[in-house]
This record gives sequence, C-alpha cells and structure tokens, in this order.
Amino acid sequence: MMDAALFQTLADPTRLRILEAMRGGECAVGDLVKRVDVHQSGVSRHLRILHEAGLVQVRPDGQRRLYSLREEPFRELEAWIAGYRQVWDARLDRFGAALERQQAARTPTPDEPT
Amino acid sequence: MMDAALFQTLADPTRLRILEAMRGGECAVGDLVKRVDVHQSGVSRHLRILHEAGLVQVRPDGQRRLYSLREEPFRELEAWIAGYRQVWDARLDRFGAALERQQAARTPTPDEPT
DNA sequence: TCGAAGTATACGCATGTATGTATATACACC
DNA sequence: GGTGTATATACATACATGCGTATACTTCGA
Repeated sequence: MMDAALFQTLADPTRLRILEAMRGGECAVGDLVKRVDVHQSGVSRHLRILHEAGLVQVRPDGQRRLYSLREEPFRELEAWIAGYRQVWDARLDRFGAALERQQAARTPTPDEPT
Repeated sequence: MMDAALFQTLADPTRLRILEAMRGGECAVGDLVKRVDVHQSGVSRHLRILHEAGLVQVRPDGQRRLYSLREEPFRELEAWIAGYRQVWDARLDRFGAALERQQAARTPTPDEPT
C-alpha cells in the first residue's frame, strides 16, 4: 500500500516548483532561490524535506551543493496509479461486454465535484 | 503546472485507505467506516474533501450515499508524472549516446557526425 | 407522524507545517 | 588566519489539519 508520506512531501506548491525547476538538471540552492519566490532558508528546508523523502539527491560542489531529482519515488507513484488504472480498464471491459450483450444501453450520468 | 491541492488531498493515510477500499466499486459511508478505523464523522469529512478534489463522486441510494472513484484526477496525475519520466528517458538517451561515442572511440570507426 | 438508521456538520482540542529573521556552519580565495 | 560567499539550522509566529463528541439533517418504514 502507498505511504501517504510521499504525497505529503509533494503537497506543497513551493516544493513542486522546486522539483519543476530541477527538471532541467542539477541546481544549486542559490539557483532555486532565484526561481522560487521563497527565502533561502525556506528553500534549504524544503530541500531537506525532499531529500528525506528520497525525491532528490545532493552532491557537494565547492561551497555549493547541487541537488538533482531521483527517479525511484516517481516510479513508485507510477506503480500506485497503475493500480487505479486497472479500475477504469475493468469498468470499460464490463461496459463493452454489456454493450455486446444488449445493443441499446444507456450510460449513467456521474455528478461533478463542487 | 500541477496544483499541489491534489497531492494535499492524497496526503492523508485515512483518505488513501478510503480510496483503496473504493477500488472494488461503490461504497456507502457505513461500509467505509467498517473498513477504515476512523469514526463516522471523520469518514464523512474525508469524503467531502475527496469529493471537493474531484476524486470521488456521490450517488444517493435511499438513506445512504454511494461513493465511487472518479478517473480524471488520476489521469491528471499520470500526465504529471509523464513529464518527469521524460527526464529519466533523456538521461538514458544521453548516457547511451555517450556510451556509443566511447565505443566508437575505442573501435576506430571513422566519420561520426558530431 | 413518529422513531430509527444513515449521513453530514459544528465545535474544541491537539498537533503539524510553512514562513521569515537571525544565527551557525562549511568552503574558497587572498 | 581572515574575509566573503553559500548553505543549513534554531526560533517564534501564524495558520492549517485530523480527530472525537455532540448534534442536526435526510430518508425509510410503520
């Protein structure tokens, strides 16, 4: 079962922007401070959280520290979602089978979220 | 860009268990209370949050309310992750290209375009 | 209409979290 | 060693969140 901790780590807009910024490759803390509108102490704290969650890795480079993305948690997320994709696929299968059995079928109308 | 609100909604173990329980199909609130070790009021609150996030839909059934999963946010998540999958794929491509260049240098096959 | 079952909400409490300021630590360069 | 740059941490503050208890709302059945 999926641990909520990963989602907890991703549940912050600043951290998401940090991850987004790191998609281009390694980033020093100072680079991220420029791109994300948060004080340096905040970026460092977020990076620590991301690191503890395994989402990023660090590499010293002189007096700077270069952060980059780690693949594993993303794969974990993909695997989790795959388990739910099965739900829709199964629904579609049943729907198709029902269609085959009875040519004229009416689909129920789901409600929209508020 | 991905909204952190979706992750925020998923960042609770009780809500994850509720979603997990709903993978089998529609569930009444009472069913979920039995499967998740949380008081009924808590389950209702979590269901409201999940509904506002678009993760579930409701359907009245007499005095009960049947909740079920909605596909869209999961697709949204998949699309988000796909953007990061590209990162690893690109890394692998560069690695493979580097390997090819190295092998080419080892075995003198002339005339590779730079 | 009344009671009971199912569900939703109000409230208080305890805990968690994101932020900035200030300060500490690590490293480079002179 | 001393100074400046880069990064991390301590602290206080403001705010959000999850939980249970108690209560209101809705629907069914008699």
